[in-house]
Amino acid sequence: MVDRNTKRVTSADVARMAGVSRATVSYVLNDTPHQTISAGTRGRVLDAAAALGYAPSAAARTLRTGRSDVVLCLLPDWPIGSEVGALLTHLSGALARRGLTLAVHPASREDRPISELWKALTPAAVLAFEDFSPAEIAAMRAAGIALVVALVGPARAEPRELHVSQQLVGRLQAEHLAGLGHTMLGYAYPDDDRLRYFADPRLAGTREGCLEQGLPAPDVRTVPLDPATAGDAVKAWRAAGVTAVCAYNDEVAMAVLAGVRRQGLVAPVDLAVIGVDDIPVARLAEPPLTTVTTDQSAVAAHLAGTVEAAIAGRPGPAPAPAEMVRVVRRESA
Amino acid sequence: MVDRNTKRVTSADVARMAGVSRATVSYVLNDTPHQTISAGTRGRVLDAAAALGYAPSAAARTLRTGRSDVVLCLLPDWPIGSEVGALLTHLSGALARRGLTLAVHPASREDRPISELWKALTPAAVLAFEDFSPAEIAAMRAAGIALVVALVGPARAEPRELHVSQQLVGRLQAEHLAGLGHTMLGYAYPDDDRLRYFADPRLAGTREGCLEQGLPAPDVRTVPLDPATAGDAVKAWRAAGVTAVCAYNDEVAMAVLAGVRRQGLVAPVDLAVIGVDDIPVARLAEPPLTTVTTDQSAVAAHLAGTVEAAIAGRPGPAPAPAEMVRVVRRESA
DNA sequence: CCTTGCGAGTTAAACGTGTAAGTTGCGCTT
DNA sequence: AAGCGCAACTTACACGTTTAACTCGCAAGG
Repeated sequence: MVDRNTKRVTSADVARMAGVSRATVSYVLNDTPHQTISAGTRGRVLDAAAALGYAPSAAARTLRTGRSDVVLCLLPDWPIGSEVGALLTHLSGALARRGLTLAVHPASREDRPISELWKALTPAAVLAFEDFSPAEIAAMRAAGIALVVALVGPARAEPRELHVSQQLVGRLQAEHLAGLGHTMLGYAYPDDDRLRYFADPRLAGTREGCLEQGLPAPDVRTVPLDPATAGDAVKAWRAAGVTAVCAYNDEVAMAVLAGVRRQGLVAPVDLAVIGVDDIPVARLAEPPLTTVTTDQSAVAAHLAGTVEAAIAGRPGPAPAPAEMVRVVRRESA
Repeated sequence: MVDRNTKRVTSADVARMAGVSRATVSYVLNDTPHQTISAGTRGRVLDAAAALGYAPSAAARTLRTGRSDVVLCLLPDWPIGSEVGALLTHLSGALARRGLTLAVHPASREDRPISELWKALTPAAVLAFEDFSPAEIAAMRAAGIALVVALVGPARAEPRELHVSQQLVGRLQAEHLAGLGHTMLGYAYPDDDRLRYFADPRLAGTREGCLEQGLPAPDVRTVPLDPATAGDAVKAWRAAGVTAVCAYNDEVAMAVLAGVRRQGLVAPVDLAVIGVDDIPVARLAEPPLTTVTTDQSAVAAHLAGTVEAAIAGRPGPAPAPAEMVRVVRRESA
């Protein structure tokens, strides 16, 4: 099945072709500091490498240096939307520009323990959405992994990479609705328990926003992705005097909109709704959904910068600027 | 930054603790065929490995064997939805059960050439959505990669892994609508050119379905994710006598629904619509969207089986059963 | 004239595995 | 009792890199 007669082209082949030693090839290709190589030799090596289509073996390099250029990103086993997909795409590009390779591993319940994964891959950094135990973090650092980042996490712990932007998102929702004259807000919390790591900071942001605008705390209700149940929530909100709700994300927002229709009401006059994410179908909702969008490419760039700095042992870049997130105004609020 | 004084635990450590040679450790841990190890020794080695928390270095293993247990999945740079996310999650689990590790790499325009990726990682198999050039496929096989699979591709080439199910999806849409008494169908084709690798087989399936049911070929129109433009398409379909449309996916279907509302019409009486994917918001559409869903876990299992067989040099499993895809009936058709 | 320094390389030792090719000791045949 | 086969191991090399340490000429400084 596998063609084994064609050998891999190694640095020795390049060395032979260029008429130098393997070490020289290595020095040229990595342009190692404090090594003096004549322009002629350098050119010959480069030419030979190109001619042979040489690509160094990551395995050998990793084995030797003890550190690979792979950045491992652990996805949670809860449903991820297309925004995460977009983030990963941008992140992959941003890391590639820094000579790093992104490997995404979608977790699954039947998976082997993650420790086996990072012990095996010896990645340069590990990004995860969920938390690790302190023991596990210690073990990973001991194994030479430069950066271990939990992007979001329980509120009690120290702030995480994405915490700030999540809170900002929630605050922006509240500010937008307050700006429209609403004085009593609701919050549509997702039904899936595993989403609380994302939902809690967003809700906290909305709470803060209400406080700042001098509004009462939002009326929080869990809204499953089901028109009938969402209708009940809408009814309860109306009874409580709520005139506008911030939803955890666009899907929940669309559930609220479905609930509004189910109750024979119409958004935004009976109830205004604002989502998060600006998923493709947001503009196709009835009515088109006002939402908060995040510039994933900026988030990815910042994240990549953090990773690169941590690997190099430098301090991370300045906190991400607030302009990454903004309101997309449509008709639902 | 990095804790370097704690060394990695190697098979030599295990050997020392168990009082045997490194080779024995290797034989026990991989239970190599045709090697006879006494139960006592085997137990001591296993205990020592567990006690030390030993995990073999993937780098060293890959370097030695020339083949890793990583299955590389190359994502296209066009927008992927959450169904692909679900597929990957299931695939990760299915591969893990077979001792394989899934590494997903989201492509991006600014990425390094993919050849650098597979040359570096030496994966056991490469899965991709898009096509490779014949030269590239040859190069990869030569590099010892057992399986190179393009999941979908242009219709002219030989059928791909996912081709069949894609066609089946399209056919099922047509069958469902015909079963409801519709005799003149439309097809809502996506606006993004890069999606044609997925869209063409689906459309082909719908065409086939129409043929089988004795209906004229579907009236194909491109529908962007925009209510106004979608409204124009709806108008044109109605003028042509179309009473029901198959959409490329749920997002396009929701655009069609938005177009229907925009024209002051109501689905399904003026125009019936059926989508594909059963995304979470499908049931929140106005009206709730009838759609075709695929059992991603079954697809993943089949894919994993194919990969495993190819790596072992065995012939692949039987073609995926048709029961993987079915209609979810709601109100839009 | 002998040292010193430096440019331009080379040599050789790791890194942690897998595995082919030995090496024992021991029970069985003949 | 010599020989044989086999269970149960061990020895030793190879995989492709990186990198510390070394070499070798040649120009400059005292």
